[in-house]
Amino acid sequence: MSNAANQNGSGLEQQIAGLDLQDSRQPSGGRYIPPHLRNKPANSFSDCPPGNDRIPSSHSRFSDRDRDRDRGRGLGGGGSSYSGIDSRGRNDADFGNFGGRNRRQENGRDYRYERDGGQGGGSDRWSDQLRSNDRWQEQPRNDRMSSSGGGRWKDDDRRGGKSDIDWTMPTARDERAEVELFGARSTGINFNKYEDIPVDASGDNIPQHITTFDDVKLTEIIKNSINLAGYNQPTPVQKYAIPIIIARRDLMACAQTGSGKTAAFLVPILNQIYESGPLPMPPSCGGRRKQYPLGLVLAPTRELATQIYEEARKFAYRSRMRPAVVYGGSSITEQMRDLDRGCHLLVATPGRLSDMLERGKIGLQNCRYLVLDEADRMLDMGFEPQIRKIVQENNMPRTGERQTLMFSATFPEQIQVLARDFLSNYIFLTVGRVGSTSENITQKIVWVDDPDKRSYLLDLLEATDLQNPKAGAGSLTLVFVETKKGADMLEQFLYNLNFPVTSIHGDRSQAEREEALQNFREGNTPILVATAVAGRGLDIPHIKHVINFDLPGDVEEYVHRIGRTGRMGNLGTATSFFNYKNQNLVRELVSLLVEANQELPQWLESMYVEGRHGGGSRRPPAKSSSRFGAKDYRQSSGGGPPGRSNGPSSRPGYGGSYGGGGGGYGGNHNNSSYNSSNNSSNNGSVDWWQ
DNA sequence: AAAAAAT
Repeated sequence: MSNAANQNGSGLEQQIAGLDLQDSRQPSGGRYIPPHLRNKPANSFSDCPPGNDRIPSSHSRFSDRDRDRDRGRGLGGGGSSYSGIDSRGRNDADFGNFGGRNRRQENGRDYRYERDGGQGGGSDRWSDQLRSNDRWQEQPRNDRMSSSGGGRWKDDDRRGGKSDIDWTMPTARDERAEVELFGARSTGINFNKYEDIPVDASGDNIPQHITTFDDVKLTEIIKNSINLAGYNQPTPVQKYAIPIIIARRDLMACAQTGSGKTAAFLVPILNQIYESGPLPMPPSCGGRRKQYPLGLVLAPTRELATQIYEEARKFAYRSRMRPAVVYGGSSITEQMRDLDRGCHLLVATPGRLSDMLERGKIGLQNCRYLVLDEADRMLDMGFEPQIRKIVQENNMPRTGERQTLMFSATFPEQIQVLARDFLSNYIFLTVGRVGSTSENITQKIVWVDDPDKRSYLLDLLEATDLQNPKAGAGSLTLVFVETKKGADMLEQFLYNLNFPVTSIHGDRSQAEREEALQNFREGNTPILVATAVAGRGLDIPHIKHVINFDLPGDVEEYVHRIGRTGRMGNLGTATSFFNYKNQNLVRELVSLLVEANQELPQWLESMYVEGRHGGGSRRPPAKSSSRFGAKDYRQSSGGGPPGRSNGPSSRPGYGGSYGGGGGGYGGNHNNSSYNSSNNSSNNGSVDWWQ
């Protein structure tokens, strides 16, 4: 085999090389036919999928670029799943491999293996990889669940129950992949800021938490990626979750984005996957174009799915494990082609995954690890039926047979029920909020009446020295407004004053959003005016200041928004314009500020006190008190199951300090008592904030 | 009022 190709044949590079090597056309010659319908005709090997007669003859770089643009590269931190892989990553030599590698399929056997054994002259990295894999196939491993049906396919690393390779062995280094995956992202992580975050675990036989990554036995591959990623020290959620997951326990964790929870589940899951190696295809496999991932991660939004996938790619570096991501809004055919290249860990949004399952593209029989990320949000978005269908009606190993991890910012009854159904003897973990609890975000609340908002904003922006071009990416400011129209208007206002500003909201096209984010991220327009579209999940380093020009309707959204700054332990500031319209936030906002040890404006405190004792209806909107934190209901009041009447199913929860005892804040007393406090904040100078 | 998710 070609040395050069082999040298580059690490898992990641193989994945990269493979990405564009597939023809972008459909086998039928242009017209799209869903894969599940393509199986019908004329293939003598019934369990072999169609497409064996595909002989891609050309390749268009441009189409790939276009696809990338459509997919919204740049969203979600790492950009689209293909960013950096297409036009940048490859040279023409790679394309040269294309023709040769695909001329082989007439016999209808698994083309990947065939490719391997076939045209030896090709420098196809994927096939070289497999070829090198063959060396390991002589090492039998016995920790398989089942090897029935594997015999026929024993040559294929994906199928062979006995002939698989040693997945704990790192594949060759690849500097280009290293740079792409790990390079140039080192933001000075302030780990000390994480130390304050409290973690609480409950359940049976809780494994001892770790304090360093060395405290737990990890494979070389994982250790190497941890080092390359610069994760010197585990975050609090990682310290607890990693040993729990390694101990094969189910886990219900209340933790938010930004706490390091993605790595907290990827590290132990992938480590176990490397240690136990691939599984054989299930006996009644549906053809070789169907993938049987070993692990499944469900996430509510495609940005989040993309971010998890990008993280998974890091921990997949130098491994034989292939992650994949599927989500709506972008070409399903492309995603299916990507799946064809193998999928051991699948990250997905529920809708697109259901689609893939119905098409017979994915089988969950081998899925030994299930992660529900941001479970509460998925339920909020109405995904519960789909999630239940995916988990309970698709031959996934049952609760207890698989390992299941749920992450959720909150733990309302609906989530508890889901936990009861999906988890077995789980450990319950609560992680304090990053950002509020750890004090790396300075939160300022200012009283600003609506007509004064623009003027205050200008004060803030001028104080930030944004117009200095040298300020660059070091002083990004994110301004949240309530409505799309408001975003347009505010952008126009600032633009007219020559501020370097752009905006993003849901009415913008994907391309416009992407462009705006890109310009913001790079500091070309260090001011971004945004609606709630940018409130969650966006991971842009170096946002120094978040301004809530309009406060959101609930504190949960507020926490997400201010969490756009102070990422990964860096310091940030969040300034919020508050006025009588935001009364409903008082109680929770005060609790949050107190909990986060932030300064509490006197007028706000007065409102809080006033609200607790004042007239008006006694009860607050109620469920708000349980928005954050959570309690392991199994420990409370006789351990009754969720769904029974134990009183409010989710209590103020974490440390008891949050959102506490439900003092009402009625809506009827909105004038005189607050007006007095306006004065101090209404003089239009930098003195605005107490 | 806005946003997200399968066409």
